[in-house]
Amino acid sequence: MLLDNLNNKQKEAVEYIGGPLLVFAGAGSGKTRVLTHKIAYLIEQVGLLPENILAVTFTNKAAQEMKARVVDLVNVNISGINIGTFHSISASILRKEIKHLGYNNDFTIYDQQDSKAVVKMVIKELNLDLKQYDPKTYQYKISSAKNLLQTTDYIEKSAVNVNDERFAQIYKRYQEILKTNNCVDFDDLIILPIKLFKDFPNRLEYYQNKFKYVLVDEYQDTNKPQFEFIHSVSYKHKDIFVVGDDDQSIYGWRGADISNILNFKEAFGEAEIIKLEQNYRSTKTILEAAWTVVSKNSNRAEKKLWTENVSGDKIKLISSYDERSEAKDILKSILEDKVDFKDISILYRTNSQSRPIEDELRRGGVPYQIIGGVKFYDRKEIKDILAYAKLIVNESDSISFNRSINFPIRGIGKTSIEKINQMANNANVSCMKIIQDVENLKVGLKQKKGIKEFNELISIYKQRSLKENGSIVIKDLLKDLNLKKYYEKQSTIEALDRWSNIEELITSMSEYEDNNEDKSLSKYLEEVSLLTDIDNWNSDNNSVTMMTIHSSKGLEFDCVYVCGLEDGLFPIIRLLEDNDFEEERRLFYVALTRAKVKSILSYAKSRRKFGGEPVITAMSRFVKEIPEELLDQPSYQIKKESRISLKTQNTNSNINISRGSTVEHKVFGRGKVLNVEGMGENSKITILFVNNVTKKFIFKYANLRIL
DNA sequence: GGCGTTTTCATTTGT
DNA sequence: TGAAAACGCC
Repeated sequence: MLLDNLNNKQKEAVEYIGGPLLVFAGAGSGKTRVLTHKIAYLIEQVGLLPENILAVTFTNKAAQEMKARVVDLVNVNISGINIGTFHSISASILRKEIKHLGYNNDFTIYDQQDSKAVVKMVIKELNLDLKQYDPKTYQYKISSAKNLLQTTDYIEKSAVNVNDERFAQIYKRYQEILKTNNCVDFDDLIILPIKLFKDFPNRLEYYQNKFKYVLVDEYQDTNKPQFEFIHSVSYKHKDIFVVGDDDQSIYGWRGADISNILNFKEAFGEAEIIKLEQNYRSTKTILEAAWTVVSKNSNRAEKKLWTENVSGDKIKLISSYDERSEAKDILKSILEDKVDFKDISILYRTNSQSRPIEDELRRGGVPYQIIGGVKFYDRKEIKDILAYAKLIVNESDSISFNRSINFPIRGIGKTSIEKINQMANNANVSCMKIIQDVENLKVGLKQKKGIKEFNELISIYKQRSLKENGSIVIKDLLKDLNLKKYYEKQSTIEALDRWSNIEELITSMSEYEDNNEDKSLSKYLEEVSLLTDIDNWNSDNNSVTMMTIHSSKGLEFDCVYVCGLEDGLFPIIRLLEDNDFEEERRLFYVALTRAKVKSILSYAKSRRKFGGEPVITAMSRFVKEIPEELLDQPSYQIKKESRISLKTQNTNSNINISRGSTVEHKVFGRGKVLNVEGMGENSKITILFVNNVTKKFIFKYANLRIL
């Protein structure tokens, strides 16, 4: 194996064996190269078997890529290697071990929506007011507690007031229901293995022996349970290698603990630390800008990236009138630059920013892909089908029961469902169990019939799923449910769209079966619940890639647009809360360092939230932190500047218009104002014209003459 | 009781 | 803008 194409530091990191090793790997410093070479080195030089290596990455895509690159480097079959995300590795451990913890091997995984539904159920069950006890807040509280490894008992004991006690009660009941439902949430996936290791030392020993060498990517984003997990399996042999960059720690809100990386030495003892500071990705200009910004943070390990790359272009700064024109300006810039679409990425702070940009790109004929936002598997129609699949695999799953019992409509409404749930909760059994005894349910005759049919349907498909491929079973189920007709009957574009999404789901199921050993429905569901949008990203398509900055971590593009750089949006500012600007700044650092050649920043001077009234915004403080000499304003912007100020001047004059005023419009002629919503130039005006046509305008665009 | 329609309300980031 | 709650009709 060749280590020749590694620099000295990288080589050192690969060859260091026998004890904990922390590598600070700055953006673009060849981190993945080190990781893959290290794994290859362990196999070829040290003689470790692939199955004795555990490598944890951030996304499934990164895992696949890493595996592929190791395959290229070594001459042995590495199919037994354990490469995956924390969640997927843990899920496969639990699939084998969870019976020790009192769950059944066919457990299913609850996503956020599902677990929110459980929280809501608990709050209702405890007779608490849903307005006062917001399910989302409590879901968040439960997740935070779990991320701090605080058990229900701990919360209960440490409660100091009624509120804490309530929370303990909710948390406890939530966990109980999950167990009854034979389900785990995302946090449980990591926490339950830790519990297993604690309560069953021989299981811990087994995994300590199995995972003889442990590698962790993106170590700065690990949270307490994740730390505990890798610490447990590795502290005996101490053969652990972690790579990370504290400057790129952007998941604090999810419990990621930056001190995991900053205190690595304390946690593992005698650790070797290597810093990779040569950057192979970006131009000098981009690196300089990124460094100036991130060095404003106080809580960071001192380091500075350098590069042999050229200085390159200045960073382009686009300022636009509002989010629409920001999108237009981005489109214009993309067309002007003549960079291949596939080498362009547009990054933003929040998913909702994608819409206007999407609209413009579509109009401009620029192909694009969006990562994130409403995920395919989160769509209502997909969740409806997956609920059936989950229920077939795991009949205890009451949330999936609730989703499917009246879809498509079987005449079993809210009241009946509530009754079933109540009985299930009282007896601490699943809803499916309750409906086995239909006759004793206090529901109407029509409802009983529907429930009976549903019960039979599930049990038939349960039987079939034990023998047949999931895709075939679900395909037949769809036929039984007559879903195609159901959507076609609605004959709206949306409904037809939904049906084609369902068809796509079936395709994905059979594709999965073609490519995987374990073809069970349960394994498919596990895979799907842990899939992120980025895992399906096709980087070969010649299209612009749009995503949040969070999703972009680890990726690189020739040309990167970072948009919506306004104070309040990026950095995001929540009123009445502690705002962690350091994390936001790191996020900006991540955004900047995605670019190899061109970096373009943009902001809008006003922005509408949820399509309402525009709010005046100010340029992000982060842009101001970039040295001015590294920034450049595009030429066409200067002309536009004057246009904007003109427009602003014109419309800032008092608008003397109200209900009942008579106005004249160039096209529609005279009319009477029926309604005025909002104030000033952005107010929406409803006008009834002389020809009896009613129209709604935004004042500043309507060009009205007030008579 | 069920079901379609209207109103409300809330939007960071994601495994 | 979009989902979930509230409302009101069958």
